[in-house]
Amino acid sequence: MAPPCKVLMVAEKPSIALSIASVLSHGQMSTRRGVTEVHEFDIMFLGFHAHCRVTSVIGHVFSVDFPASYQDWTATDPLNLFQAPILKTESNPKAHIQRHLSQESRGCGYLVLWLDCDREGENICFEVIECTGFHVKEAKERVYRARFSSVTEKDILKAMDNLVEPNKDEALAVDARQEIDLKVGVAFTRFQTSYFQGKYGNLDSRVISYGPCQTPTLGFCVQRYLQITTFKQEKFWTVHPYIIKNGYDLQLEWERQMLFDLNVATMFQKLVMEDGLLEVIDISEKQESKGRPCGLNTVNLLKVASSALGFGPQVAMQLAERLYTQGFISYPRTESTAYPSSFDFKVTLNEQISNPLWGDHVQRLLVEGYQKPRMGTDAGDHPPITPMQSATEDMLAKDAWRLYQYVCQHFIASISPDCKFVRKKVQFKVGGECFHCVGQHVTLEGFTSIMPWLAVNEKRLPQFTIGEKIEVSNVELYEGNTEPPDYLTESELISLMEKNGIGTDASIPVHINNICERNYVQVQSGRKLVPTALGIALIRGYQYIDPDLCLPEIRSFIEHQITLVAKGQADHVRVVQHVLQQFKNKYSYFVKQIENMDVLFEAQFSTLADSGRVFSKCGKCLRYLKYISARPSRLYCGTCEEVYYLPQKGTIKLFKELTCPLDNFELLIISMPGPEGKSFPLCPYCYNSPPFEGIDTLFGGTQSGSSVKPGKGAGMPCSLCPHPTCRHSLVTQGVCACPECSGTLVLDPVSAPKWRLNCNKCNCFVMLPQGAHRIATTQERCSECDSAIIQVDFNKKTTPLEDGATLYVGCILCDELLHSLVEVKHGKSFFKGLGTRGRGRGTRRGGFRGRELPSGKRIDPKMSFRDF
DNA sequence: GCAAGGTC
Repeated sequence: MAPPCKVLMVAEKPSIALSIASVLSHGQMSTRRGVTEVHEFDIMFLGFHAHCRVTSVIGHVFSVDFPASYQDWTATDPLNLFQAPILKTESNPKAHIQRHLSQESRGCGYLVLWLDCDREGENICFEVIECTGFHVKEAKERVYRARFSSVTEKDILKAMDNLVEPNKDEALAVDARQEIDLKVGVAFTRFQTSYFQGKYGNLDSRVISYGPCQTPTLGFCVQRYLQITTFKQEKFWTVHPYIIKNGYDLQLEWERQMLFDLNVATMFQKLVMEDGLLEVIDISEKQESKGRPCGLNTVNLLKVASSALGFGPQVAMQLAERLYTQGFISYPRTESTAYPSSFDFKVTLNEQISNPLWGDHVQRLLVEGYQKPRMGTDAGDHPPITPMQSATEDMLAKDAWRLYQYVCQHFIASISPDCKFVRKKVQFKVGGECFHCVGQHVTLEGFTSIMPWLAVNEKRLPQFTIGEKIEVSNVELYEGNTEPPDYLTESELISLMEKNGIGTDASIPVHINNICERNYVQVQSGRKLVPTALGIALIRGYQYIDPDLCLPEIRSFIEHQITLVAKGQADHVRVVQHVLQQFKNKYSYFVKQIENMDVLFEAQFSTLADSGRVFSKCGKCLRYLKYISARPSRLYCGTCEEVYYLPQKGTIKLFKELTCPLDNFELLIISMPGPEGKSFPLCPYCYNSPPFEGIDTLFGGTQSGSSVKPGKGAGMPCSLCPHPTCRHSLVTQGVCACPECSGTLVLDPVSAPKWRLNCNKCNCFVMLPQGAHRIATTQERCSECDSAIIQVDFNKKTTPLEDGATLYVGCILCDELLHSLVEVKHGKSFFKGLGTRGRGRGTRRGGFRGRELPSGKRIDPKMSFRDF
């Protein structure tokens, strides 16, 4: 008999893979760990006996970016990005999802795609197909798409019986969106950032970003701010008659509400006073009801978390995710507010029956019957967020408990009766004017007893009869001021974003966080979003130059265009080209008009010339450079009008008054934070424009100590410099190969008295004899291993040498005395892995890079710290 | 150093 055929099934996340496998195997599966879990079992598939493997990706496998040649900000005109090629690279290379899929698909004859049923899911389908290699097999007969409307047994089995083809058009729509977002966002961001950071010293944001989601999000906040600042306060007047009836002291409301003219208002007040007798002209009673909430989805949870619990969206999601993984609530990322028909309310209610706060209410619901939940919308993803296991306050941290409590309250409320109340309105006439008062009487608290903050206020009225006349006790002429709106709350912003289709439930928190991190807005008390000078200048600038750039319609425009692709009504390539051409035009116009935004910056920020403090000498003009500490920290020469970027981590000091022999700039010392942080010298000029051709590739591209790469080959500190004679270069200060990486251990010039060598590439370092007066490299080489011979001037009191001698010269690897006095640090895997790490290390060890530059000779691979 | 979208 032929071996059973094998089927690979892939879900979007591990939790769904587990659900699907549990349903299809009836719980009879074996599970093994992998990059993501793999569940295996036998089933009937297309009428055959088959062995089934169910695993998952973790969201998108790939993301798009520009090729390396476009990564250099100074060498690439952002305008060229619009036509640049793009690459798909693994989103999280460390997760090895691609390898995982490729391995698991081996030997499988069929692929079933269980990705979420939205456009992104459809796109991930094709990412998975790519990784598994099914595209080269007869894809149509071998690759199937399972379309499920919820993760329930019923829907999973139904999807299994109705397998379809994956939808290429929908996937291409996502490709289109990715390319458009990348090109537009990156082009504008690079241009703005370079332009403004090249001019101003106190922008306090490392990057002046632009994006089709984040910018309209900021736009909402600034729009409200502008409404507030341009608000013109007006005085208004209103007439309030008072009556006393059956012990009630009532203030009546005027039908005209308010007037903006004092004379006219005073006239009405007089008319009322002169008449002095109110007549009841109408009494109406209406049954009103306040509806219970639908099921809870993510966006609504975030809104409540922000407005009622004071948690920002990101914090709220972190709390929710933890509650989910601990089994206290259901999956917290969902758009749906409709419960699936199979949802078991009794089981969920039963869990809450002994809760001290709402247990009684739950018990009543179970005994008297709970309400059918309101319709809500079913987005086809996960059910609404509901409590799972019961919890008590002492089981959870304070914030988690508050969020859990809300999820429970919301769930219970959603199947509790609506709140019912009677609204009574009594209308009066006096002096020809109409007034009224309103009473409310709650007949059924319903769900508001579990969500008391939504309760309807009880307002009682005395008995009135039509035609009844009542004496006016007093007529007040109230003077008020119109008030501007308040700053936008985070909760309002979330609503606006949702309404305008900006972001998704998962990305809304990210966009809000972005505009905070970029220092465009600040979250103030009550989670109000107050724009900063930077945020305001940006939006006002767009509004002046091209308002489209910050309007929410920019997102809907993109969405609309890619929907044409998704529906198969337009060609993917042509749509992308068309949209990019429009944005390219907008970009060119924006660049041409940037001075109109710049005037707003000029008014708020100080130019580089006026920023920073006098620091070190420029090698070109010999005047002082200014150190600008605002991120990105840099030096600025006012005379040459040049900017020199610096490493963004660590503190910076002058290195004595030493200068670089190549360009005459004064040298600086960068000290990394922390007790074990290393220090290294750099020349500001060389750091930004390495003097030796090919220096950036010489060291394998990764350089230590620099998190900023402003220009081509930038980020060269002295510890990477191949200068043959300078006292601070790699060549003269390098001692031997790093035991951990392909870097070189270089003497730290300011580490005395805790002398040390630092690797110029990784975090590894070596402690040298402590307390020595002086340690220096010499030009001598060890005859055995070719390390630099070092000279140690020991302290008289602590010298290990006989007869109190202090001077000693030797190789730290081969000389027994020195060897016994040094110690490798931060070599995490160094000691453990020695025996098994032989393969591949020899070649790296042989590459005593830097040291081989002047002499050009290869070095014996045994030279290293392996003998420690 | 850049976007927005998945998910952890």
